Amino acid sequence: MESQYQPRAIEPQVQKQWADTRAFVAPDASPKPKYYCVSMLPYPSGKLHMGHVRNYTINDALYHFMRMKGFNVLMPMGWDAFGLPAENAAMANGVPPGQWTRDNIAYMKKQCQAMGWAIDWTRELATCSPDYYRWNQWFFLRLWEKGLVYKKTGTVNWDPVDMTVLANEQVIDGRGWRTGAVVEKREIPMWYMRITQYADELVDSLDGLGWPEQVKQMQRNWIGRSYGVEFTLPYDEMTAKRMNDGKQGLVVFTTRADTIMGITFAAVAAEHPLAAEAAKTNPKLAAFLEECKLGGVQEADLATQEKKGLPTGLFVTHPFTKEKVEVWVGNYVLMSYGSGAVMAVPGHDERDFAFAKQYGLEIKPVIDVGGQQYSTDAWQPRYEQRGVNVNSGKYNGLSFDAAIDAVAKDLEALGLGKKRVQYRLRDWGISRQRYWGTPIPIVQCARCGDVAVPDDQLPVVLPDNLVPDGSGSPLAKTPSFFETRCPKCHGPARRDTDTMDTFVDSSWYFLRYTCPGAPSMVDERAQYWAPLDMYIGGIEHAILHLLYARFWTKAMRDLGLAKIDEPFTNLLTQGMVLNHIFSRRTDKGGIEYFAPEELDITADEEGKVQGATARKDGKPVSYDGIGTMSKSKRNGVDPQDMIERYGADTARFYVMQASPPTDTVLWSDESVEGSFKFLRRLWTMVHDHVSAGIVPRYANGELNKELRDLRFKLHRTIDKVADDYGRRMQFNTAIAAVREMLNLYTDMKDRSPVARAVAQEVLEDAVLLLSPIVPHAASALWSELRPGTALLEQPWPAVDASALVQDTIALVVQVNGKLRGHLDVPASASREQVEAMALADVTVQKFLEGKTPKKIIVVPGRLVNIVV
RNA sequence: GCGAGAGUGGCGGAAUUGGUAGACGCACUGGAUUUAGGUUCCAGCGCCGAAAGGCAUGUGGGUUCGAGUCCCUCCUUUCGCACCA
Repeated sequence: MESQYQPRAIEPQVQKQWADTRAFVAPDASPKPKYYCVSMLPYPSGKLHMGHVRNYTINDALYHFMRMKGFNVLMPMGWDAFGLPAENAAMANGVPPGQWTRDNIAYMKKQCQAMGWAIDWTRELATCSPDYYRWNQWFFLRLWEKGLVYKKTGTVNWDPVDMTVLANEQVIDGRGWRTGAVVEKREIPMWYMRITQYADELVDSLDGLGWPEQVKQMQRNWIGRSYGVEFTLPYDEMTAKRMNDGKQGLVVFTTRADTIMGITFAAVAAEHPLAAEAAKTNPKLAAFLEECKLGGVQEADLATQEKKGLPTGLFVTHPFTKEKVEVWVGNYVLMSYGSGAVMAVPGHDERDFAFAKQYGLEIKPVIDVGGQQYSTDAWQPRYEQRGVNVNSGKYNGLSFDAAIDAVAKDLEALGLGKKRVQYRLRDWGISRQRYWGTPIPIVQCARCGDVAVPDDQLPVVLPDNLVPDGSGSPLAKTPSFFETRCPKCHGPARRDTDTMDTFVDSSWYFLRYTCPGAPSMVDERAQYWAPLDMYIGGIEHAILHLLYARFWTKAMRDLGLAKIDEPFTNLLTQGMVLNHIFSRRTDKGGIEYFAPEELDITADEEGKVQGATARKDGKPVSYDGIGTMSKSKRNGVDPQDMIERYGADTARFYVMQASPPTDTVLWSDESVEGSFKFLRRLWTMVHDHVSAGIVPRYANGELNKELRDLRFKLHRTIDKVADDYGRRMQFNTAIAAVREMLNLYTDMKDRSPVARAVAQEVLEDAVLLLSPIVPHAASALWSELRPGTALLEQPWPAVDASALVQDTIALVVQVNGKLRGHLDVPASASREQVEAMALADVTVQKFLEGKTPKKIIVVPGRLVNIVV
């Protein structure tokens, strides 16, 4: 056996052995129970980053653990290969996105292999391959047939200089990131998927999932199912004439119909038809509507902007009092939620209150606010609480539920409204005016309208050799792509040049892994592996990706393609890996990010970053704080250096011992060395033992206390590590437990034959316990401890119950809740005996100061607390 | 702005069900080994205090025999907000 730990020699050798034996190729049938664990597929941005290392190492550790526990385990891998960065790289370097993407995949695949992850590469897929995205197109058409896909207009960010649609990420403070031009909102036709049709099921089936509670809560809130009343505020005579829209009035939805008597005005979004009508005769309002068009469409921006509004001069009438209520345009009303119009009750809604104060509108309290005086001077949170109606005519004295019931009944009698369920969730707009994505399989014919591309003409292949120039999609400028004939009338027609949102690609790839090469979307192999037993990925995907994938799976089920209701039985949301972010405004008003290694960074005495200068020009760069490692912000850390200096096992060990997987971590490369030292120490321990000759592991025989304690610790540790890996998924504490146990082992003085047998047992089991995290080193060490056997064939070590039997238990003694002493009591001691022993303790006596105990609390196996 | 998290030594973190706060490491300090650097080994390491002991888990309050853990307040910070993936 080598006396030195040499990962660079061991790792390629072990990896070759795995490849030669096809060790990680999972059969599609087995007498063993299946365990399907998947990590969210990476975007091939160029290199792996630490987030990937964390993600796939967690998955890999679970793979090995479950395999040792007797499961048929599958861990696949693929590439989320469509998307914006490839187009940006193409523009920057003049290389077509296809070439750039394939090169990145090749490089990153090598890195994955160097990390030694137990990936079944026979199932690898890339979403930019026609074999994959043809099924996006095929399924899109099936959904269209079922009415689950439809077309309507949607609002996008428009850069008036580049004449192109911008992604939200490309809008910085309301301006285009390349041009610095003020962005405008623009309405364009887009395809939508009817996810709202599944809203109820998407909420209700969350309950049965093994997901973190906060993720389920986020999804519930996102879907935002609320029960309320939808009703019409009838137009007054003049407004009815002006609107002439076939409707009788302004439709609004409220969850607080109990406050209906407090309506003092109504508000509509700037994009609402009523606002447009009013603007025709009101230049000031028209100018305001133009102003509202400026800026991007991001909700965070809309919600934080200053609340502004203007009266429209149009009126509706209160459904009960028939009083005239003026309609205002408010920039805080969202066209995309509900009907784009709200009743305003400033007395009991904080936003309406602020708006009313700003514009001097009436505030009319109609709910008793806890018996206290209502003051319109300043908003109080209690104004929003449910209570008993006052100042509300016939509804006075009713409380929340009764008031809503009464109001809904009266509205219904008038034919103006009724109770309704409302969702915050909106349908999923999937059209993107971009090049690098799945072409939408629709032909636009002047005569026949939108016509589906027939199935036998799928896939509509995306040309992969175009280079975009930043001014719109190159597909729309490539006649050889868009010129076609109508499948129906065979006249000249034009293909839809939009592509699909990349969330489409990631909504079902985990099912395609199971059946590579299938001549259909999925086949019976998917029924064997689905659903996923564990899905692992970043917390940033808690809502959108996970919700879309759940919807897609349910749609596949309803089309007979899947037999599951939910794709992800269990979910592990890994925390983000963070790093410092540095940027600078460009001359044009755009933004340029800098990688930390390109900068000289200054810090204060506490080590807090203050600022930085760029090495390339010596000019200052601003510090933007801490944030997720990302390609676009250029603050990622490449694990390659670590792999080359210390080996993959050290990198794996380091990320797993650093923190629990669900925590965010701020990157620091200072303690990597310690991980390497530990592996070297482990190697030396095994080497020292093996050089003296291996022996059969301890089976039976008399042991002294030192050896009994060591075996006790070992078998406790086996239990704990299994619990940490399998249930808690907290790998840092598993590693700490093994280190503790090995610290006890290295303190062992005994060198007798029976001690050597115990040493053999300890080392074998320690190697097995660590093998999910450091499989290369563990493989090499195992073949030294058990020549002729392979680590991958070993089951999880068994716990010897007899090693866990203890004669005495250590208890803590407290006086008035403060720690005052320790006590060793026989395991069989009764409560009374324990109390007596505690009272007899010398230090305890001292703190009792002769007083009589009022109460003695005994927590079996833990502590005694004496209260005086 | 709204939704969901997080905050414990110089640093990463542990404390799993309300029961010994700081496990296990990193860094640091002292010592041994070494020609030297590195390695390895031993010891120390929350704060105050000579000690006894006291104080301490972002802030301020509360519940409890007992609170890092539960409740309320405020502060800081991360993630998401529908076209980054």
